[in-house]
Amino acid sequence: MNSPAYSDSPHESVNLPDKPALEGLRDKWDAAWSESGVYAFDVDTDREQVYSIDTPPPTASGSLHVGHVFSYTQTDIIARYQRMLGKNVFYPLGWDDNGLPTERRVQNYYGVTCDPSQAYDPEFEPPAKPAKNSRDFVKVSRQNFIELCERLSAEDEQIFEDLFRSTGLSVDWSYTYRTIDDTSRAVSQRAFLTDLAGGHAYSQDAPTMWDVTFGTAVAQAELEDREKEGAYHKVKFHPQGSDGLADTSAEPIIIVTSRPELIPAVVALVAHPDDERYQPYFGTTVVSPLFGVAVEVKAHELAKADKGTGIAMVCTFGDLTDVTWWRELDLPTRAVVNRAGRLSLEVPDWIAGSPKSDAVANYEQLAGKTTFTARKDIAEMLAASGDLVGDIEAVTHPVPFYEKGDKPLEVVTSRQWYIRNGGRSAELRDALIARGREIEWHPTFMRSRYENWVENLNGDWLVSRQRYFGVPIPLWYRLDSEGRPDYENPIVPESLPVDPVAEVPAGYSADQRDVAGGFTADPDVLDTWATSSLTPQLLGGWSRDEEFFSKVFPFDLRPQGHDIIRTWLFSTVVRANSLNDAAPWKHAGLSGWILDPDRKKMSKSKGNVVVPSDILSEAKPGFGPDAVRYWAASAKLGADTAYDVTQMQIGRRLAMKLLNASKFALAQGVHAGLIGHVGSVHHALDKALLVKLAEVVDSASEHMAAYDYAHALREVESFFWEFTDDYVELVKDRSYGGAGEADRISAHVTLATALDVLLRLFAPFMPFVTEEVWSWWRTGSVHRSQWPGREQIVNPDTAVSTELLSDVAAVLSEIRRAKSEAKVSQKTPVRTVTVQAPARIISALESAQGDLVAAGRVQHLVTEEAGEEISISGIEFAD
RNA sequence: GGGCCUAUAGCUCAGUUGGCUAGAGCAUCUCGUUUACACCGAGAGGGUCGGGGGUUCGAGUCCCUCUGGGCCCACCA
Repeated sequence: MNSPAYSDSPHESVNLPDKPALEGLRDKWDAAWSESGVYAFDVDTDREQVYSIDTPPPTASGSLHVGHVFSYTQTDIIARYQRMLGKNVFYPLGWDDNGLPTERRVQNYYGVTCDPSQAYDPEFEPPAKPAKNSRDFVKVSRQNFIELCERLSAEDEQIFEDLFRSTGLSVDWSYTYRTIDDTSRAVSQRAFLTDLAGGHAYSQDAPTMWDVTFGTAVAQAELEDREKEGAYHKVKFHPQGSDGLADTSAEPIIIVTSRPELIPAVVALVAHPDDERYQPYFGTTVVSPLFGVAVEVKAHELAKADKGTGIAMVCTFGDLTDVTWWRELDLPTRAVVNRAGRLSLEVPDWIAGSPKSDAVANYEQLAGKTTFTARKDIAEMLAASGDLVGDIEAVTHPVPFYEKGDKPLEVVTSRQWYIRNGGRSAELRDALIARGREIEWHPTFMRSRYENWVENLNGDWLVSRQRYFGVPIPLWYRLDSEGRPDYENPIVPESLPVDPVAEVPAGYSADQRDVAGGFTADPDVLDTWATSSLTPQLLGGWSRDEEFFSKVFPFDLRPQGHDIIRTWLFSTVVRANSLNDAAPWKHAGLSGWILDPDRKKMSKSKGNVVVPSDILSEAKPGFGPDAVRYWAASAKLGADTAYDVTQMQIGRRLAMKLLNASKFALAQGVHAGLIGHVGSVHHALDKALLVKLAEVVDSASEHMAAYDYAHALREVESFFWEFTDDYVELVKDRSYGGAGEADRISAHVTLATALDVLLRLFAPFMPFVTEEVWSWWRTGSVHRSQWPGREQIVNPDTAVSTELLSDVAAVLSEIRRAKSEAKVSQKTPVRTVTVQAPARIISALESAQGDLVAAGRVQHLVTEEAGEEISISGIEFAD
């Protein structure tokens, strides 16, 4: 097992620059790597050899900021480490251009707007000068819009790719996709149809959260609460008299509402079954103020006795609790708010039929108004009619919004498509939690966020959107003789992708569209997450190349931000569960956010975004890619991290030091032929260094394997500085040959071995500078070299303590301090000095005394057994 | 209101299953430069580990509690 001793000295080729520099390394090596294909995935492989990464597709229409560089670098470090372990790394990158940000950007850039009713024009060219006002935008077909999107995002994507390349991402750029391209749309539609066939997707006419600005239904995952001003109105509901009208002589029930404009939509009053105040009223009928509509007083567990007056007005629909009451108490539907967020113009039947004589007139005062205006108006009407009790109380309360919207959501009833996600099935919920437990989470506590979300779902995933741009729902519906669609038996397309609004189903002709006895297209598109949730299937060739898919799926790693666990991560698990009956990945790595120095999340809207191209520049005031990567690598997964240029300065210094220390070692005559000839390492100090290095390799390997690259980097870096500041200083004289040939070779083999191992340890973190140094004396790429192991560094029987290294360094440090305190140069010769230390240290020091006196320029060293620690005394400097 | 994370030097962070006098870098101060490195080197000062209580021979580490910071979710009567 012993490595052979090094005997002869064939000087292998070493080419050193006169003055090493960081400038130019980035472009030089990016070009070289492209040329040589070091990061190419080898398709001739099997699953065991592969390490596959389900990368997040960036939205190319946005602008890159340091957050991208930060999180993508962390993934790249893992990719590079796995590659050096010998894995065939599948590391592709796609682009997300299927969503509102892209839609808006394409509209404004070209001055067009998508109108699916327009015919496709293959010759279409956008206006040379886009219109300023969106009303003047040119209407184009969905296909034309998609083509413009692809055209614009191709330009954006090139900018992104260049930036990712200059960050040093080891992506195989030959595997890529866009979420709006033909393949992605086909996969998204096929997955939807597969889920439909498997019973995982269904449509339903039901109340949903609705954004009035965008005119679309939205899913639970897209909601966010915002604090808004509101007002509590106390309103009387009188019991119904024998004439059907309000019995104003009887004591009214008083409800509290912040949405009095929904009184026309009231369907019941609800109190808690145990609430003694309202128990006498349960089952009785009251009538609404102004409209005289009769509703029953009901009991339900969800009503809270301590909220308001303890009794709530149920409307169709004020909020999701109303939906629950409506469903569970089997209440009628009396919707008055339309999809534009206004009270419907037509007087509703139940008000038209009210026995109250002014009911219709009262409603007509509100018809067509927005909910905001109607709220103010009805408050005045209630006050005038005497149905308002006391003052209106201003409050601030959370109101649900679509995360991209700027008006509160309404609840409206509409037909929508859903994918089952456990929101309505405890069994599926448990299955999805079990999937989550098949995944290793980094950091582990992130799993609880996932489980927390799954456990609190309140409905299935609403995937249909009433938008124009996106992946169309690939279905048509048969129309019966009266033109009513048959939603239960949709017509499925024969080939994908399909745009059912533009194409005609098999067996029908175009003139049968939207006529009785013919067919109609589903007009909606899929939620962007319905496509994003398929990144493993998109990347892996699911349904197109099953053999390839089997080589990369389930993926080894999903890297992503922790803020989209509920959306991207969860939806991907849902799809892999239904489509592939598997967890989509083995590991989930959640990266943190970049915070600005004030610890706020960096975002474009706050204007605190740092442009990454500036800091990636190698010329000052930039830091270069290796330095920026060093900063990103110093943060562990999941840790929100302050944007910190001092970390980049340190990274730059480290990169520089790697160049200079390597140049120094190689300039001594150290060369590749010496590496690993540890049988020639006989000097105790050299052995101690290599033993320490082996320990660092063990520890770094362990941490890298556990996805704790930050910990590994700290240890490697710390050893490296010890190596340059102490070891290299100590062996300089011996390396020049000052102690004879055998000692010189021992030092050179140690230097060669340590340098080789250090370059490989640093390679995932600082790919440019390590490759540069590698090229001076080695062949091939450091990024295809093997991750180091201790067997290349020390013989198994080497029994040397690393203490010698630290003891010698401690003595050297004492001498340096004495020189510092005496305010003399470190090069000042020491005429004499006495070292006091315990006996075991004294005897150990003797084995490295030659190096010590050379490094300290000590002419006469006296040792003395004394004390428990190392100290020096009687130091005298030469003149 | 529920869940999760977090609090260590002026700053950014380490501190593995409890175990020597709590570490690193930056910043500050002092000294040093012709021979790998001024995009540099050597050295010094600086912390009652958020507060309180408990377990233990021993707590930055475990338990309880309070406080500050952050994230996710719920909350329209």
